[in-house]
Amino acid sequence: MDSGRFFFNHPSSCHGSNVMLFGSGDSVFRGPRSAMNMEETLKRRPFYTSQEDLFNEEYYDEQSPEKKRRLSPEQWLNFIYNWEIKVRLLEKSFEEENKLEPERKSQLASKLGLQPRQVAVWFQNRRARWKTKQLERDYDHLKSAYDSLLSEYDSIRKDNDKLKNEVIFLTEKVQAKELAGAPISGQKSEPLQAEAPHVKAEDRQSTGSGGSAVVDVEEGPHLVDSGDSYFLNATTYPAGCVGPVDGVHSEEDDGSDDGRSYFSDVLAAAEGQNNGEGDQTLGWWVWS
DNA sequence: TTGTGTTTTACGACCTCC
DNA sequence: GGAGGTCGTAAAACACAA
Repeated sequence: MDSGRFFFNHPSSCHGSNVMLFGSGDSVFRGPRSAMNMEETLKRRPFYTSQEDLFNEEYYDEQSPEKKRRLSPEQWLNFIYNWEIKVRLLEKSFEEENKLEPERKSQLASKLGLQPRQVAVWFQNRRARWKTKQLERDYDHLKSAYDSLLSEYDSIRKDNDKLKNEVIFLTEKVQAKELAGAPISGQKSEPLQAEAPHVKAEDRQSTGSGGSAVVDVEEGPHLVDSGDSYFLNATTYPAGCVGPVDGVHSEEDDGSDDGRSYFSDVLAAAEGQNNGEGDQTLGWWVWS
């Protein structure tokens, strides 16, 4: 619960405070500490309360606001209980459905002894808080995905460098052979693979990063027939490094008010790109 | 003690939907 | 046009660091 801090702070921290409480039914209001007069405060912040209020020494009773009255420990406990029940009920209701239909609003208001307007405002603010948290979670997810892709990128790059070195080595080998003795026309040369040093067959066939091939098509002989670089191929290149930023949707845009991420469609698309390529880069994503 | 950041309630402006 | 939504912000209070 967001307001949990109100319940567990030590009451001694408010000794000497000039805060006073104004009770109305089971609502307790924080009294004016500033220049704002009592009426204004009561009108403006009728819902507000805190644990410190609960342990404060005095408050004004609804029936006789001019008289101070000391709350017994039992009364305070009752107040804590009632207030906590209210917030818990609102939270529970919010978890079930974060939008508030008129009927539910009226029910909650009468159940909690609040104005329907207060319930509506509470839900509005609660949605705003939820959205802020959701954005933070989305940011964390995206950052994690970015870091993961960056790491994968580095790995693929290293593989690529390794393969390029292999190409250079083999090219030099072939050239040396040709210089040593001109090959008979039509003679089949030895498989290059057999002479490649320090490179295992698995390395050439698979890098463990979804496949890899020599990128550079301009220098040296090609070991791949297609001539296309897998590395630069958009269908294979891990998605999500840049795209999602441009594709961010607001809550209103995608109607993602159902607990899903604001970036869900973008990430789902990115994940779809990876599917079928044996790459589960975005497998971390879970609906929150 | 003071300044700053955070949390919560509340409101007004504006937008969307029926 | 009204109801209800989001967004931005004010106000109050607290926590915490300097």
